[in-house]
Amino acid sequence: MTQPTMQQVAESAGVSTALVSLVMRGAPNVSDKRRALVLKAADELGYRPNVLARNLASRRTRTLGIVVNDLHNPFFAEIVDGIQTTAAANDYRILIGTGLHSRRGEADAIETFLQFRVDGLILAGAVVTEGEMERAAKSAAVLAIGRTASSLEIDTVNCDEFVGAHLVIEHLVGLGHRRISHIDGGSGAGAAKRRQGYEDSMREFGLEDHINTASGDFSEAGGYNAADELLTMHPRPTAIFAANDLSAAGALDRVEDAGLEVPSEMALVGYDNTGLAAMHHLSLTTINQPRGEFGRIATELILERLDDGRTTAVHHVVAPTLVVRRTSGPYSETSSEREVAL
Amino acid sequence: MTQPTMQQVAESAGVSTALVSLVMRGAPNVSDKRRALVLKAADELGYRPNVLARNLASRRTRTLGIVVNDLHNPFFAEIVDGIQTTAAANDYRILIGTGLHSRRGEADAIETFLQFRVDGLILAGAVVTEGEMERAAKSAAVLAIGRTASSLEIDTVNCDEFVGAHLVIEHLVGLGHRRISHIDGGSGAGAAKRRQGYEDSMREFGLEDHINTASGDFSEAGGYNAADELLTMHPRPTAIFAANDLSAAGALDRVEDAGLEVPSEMALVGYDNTGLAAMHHLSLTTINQPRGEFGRIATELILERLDDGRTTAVHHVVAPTLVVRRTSGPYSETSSEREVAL
DNA sequence: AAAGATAATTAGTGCGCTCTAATCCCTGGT
DNA sequence: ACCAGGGATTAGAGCGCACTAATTATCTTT
Repeated sequence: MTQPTMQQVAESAGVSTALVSLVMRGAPNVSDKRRALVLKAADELGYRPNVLARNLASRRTRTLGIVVNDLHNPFFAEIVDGIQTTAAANDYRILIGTGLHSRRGEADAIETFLQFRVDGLILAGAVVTEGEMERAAKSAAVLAIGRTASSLEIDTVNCDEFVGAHLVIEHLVGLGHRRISHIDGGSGAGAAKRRQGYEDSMREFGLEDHINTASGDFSEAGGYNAADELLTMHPRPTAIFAANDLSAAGALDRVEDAGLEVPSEMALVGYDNTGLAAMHHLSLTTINQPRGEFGRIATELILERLDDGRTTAVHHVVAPTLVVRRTSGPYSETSSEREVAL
Repeated sequence: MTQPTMQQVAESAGVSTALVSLVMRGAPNVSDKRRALVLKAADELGYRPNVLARNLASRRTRTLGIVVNDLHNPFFAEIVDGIQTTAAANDYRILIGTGLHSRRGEADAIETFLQFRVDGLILAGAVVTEGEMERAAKSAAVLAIGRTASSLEIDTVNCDEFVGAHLVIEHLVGLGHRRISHIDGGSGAGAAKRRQGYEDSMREFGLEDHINTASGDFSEAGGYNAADELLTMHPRPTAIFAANDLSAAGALDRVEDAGLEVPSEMALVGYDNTGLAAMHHLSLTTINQPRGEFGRIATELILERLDDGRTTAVHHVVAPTLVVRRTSGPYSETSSEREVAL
């Protein structure tokens, strides 16, 4: 298990350890002859640079730590993809950590990364306090995805939830709908903004009288129950805008249980464009957030701090887009007339 | 950005660096007075141990590297949960890496971990060659989940796919089904074994004449197309066993498109018990693999090598269980009689 | 109260590497 | 043939910590 060191490579190649170091780092001023010599020796010995020692000495790790709120949410997987691709292109490596869904666990994950002396830290959907983030920012470049930060040391990347909600309402209004209800996401990430965006947009289209929100919690069951509540209204809404895809799926279940046709008798729009929404079986109209972009932009921003020495905070906001699928369609006069069994 | 070192803590507390080191490691023979003194100084300075230096000196990182095949697959998230919980209980930390779906990327992720000198490496669904794994095993304890390995240096944890397939067939036969077709997973992980298990079990129940497989690829579209093919048979099968949940969902789509009632006219069983299957909307009967258990067992096994000095390989096989939901039901005489539009 | 035993503390070395400054060697101009 | 100039190479000093062996403080025992 004991690994060969630079020293051994140097001896084997008949050069100094300093030269081996230069070769390993791809330094320019090394003769081709020696370079080949060293590389050959390293290869034969199965030499592998010791990052720990390397970075102890250089005080840089060229490593980014990614703290992911929830590994179960494919949402984050795509963000990580974007980060990884961009990081690799810039010769950085990434390490991923997660906090087992707790604020405490997340803080531990951050601590682990800081102990490993990562150069940068990207927090994707993190729930730690801003104080924690600022503390971390003393030791590494910190960027948060999906939340705001007021510190000068912390960059952020966010999606414009207002625009997203507006796209939904605009779409539904364009289809002729007026009684558009919302199933919100409770205290979940972005839920408040989506709800606000819903209300603002309704007013913008002169539909303030039809603003109506049932409370959900981003879960399937929450969506089901919320839809249940909405169906008892007289007249009932002709369209439902759910705060995320999962609750939209739950709502869809309830609506279909009631015997209503989707979208002719009830239009339904979700949010996030998860794999769920794309499934043929559901085919949910929803809002897409450019997740890979999140990762790419986040990485570029953090590298600006690391490599270009930027010291001011940047808050990047990207625009979401509407993805129209089969659960949204034109309003028909009779759609809310028919009595159904509840 | 420059961080306090042990030296500074020692000076501030008026003790030697060696004492600080002992306190930081929680060594026993330190007086309470000094311990408190050091802890206080460390806290005030915001001291954070440098893992790089620590492990350069001790040649241990107490860190496990987890290489995950596909971050998008929630399957792995639960494995990671199990690993993390068990690791934390044993005072190990974990780092996660992924290979961007390529064999090359995976090898890179392994290399990164080895350069960071992780003590152990857990490969979850890895697709790297066994040669790569053996190479890694020279530098760290290696364990593979979901694949076999012949090297003495590599432990494995697997689910018994034969048992899983058998549970499905037993369940369907118990419901009275005889014409049970299979949608396979092509070259995906475990696909071959599930197919073999299907065939073996069918023979066991004397149904060798009804063995019939349509080829899929673990995708929704693959399942849809495979079901399309199965529906053209005369007489058509009364039950379909899909090699994973996603293709089962695709198949379900096709079956419903054809106007068949599920489960009364066509039973459908998936595999993996993903979140998809649990959705109310789908409610798919499927095979559950104890994913958290995978992680727990894997971690325990690797810690045996690390802390107890085990040097022989252990291959652990765990049993899957059947989860009955709404897509499977009793065979009815007339179920395959009705002509449907294809 | 002295001596021996035990507990607490520290000096000092080395882990494997990077980096600065110094040295070496080769080239070309005169 | 000599020296300047510049590219190639190396010696040597840390980076922040753990660990062994040695030292000092504290406690027993008689």
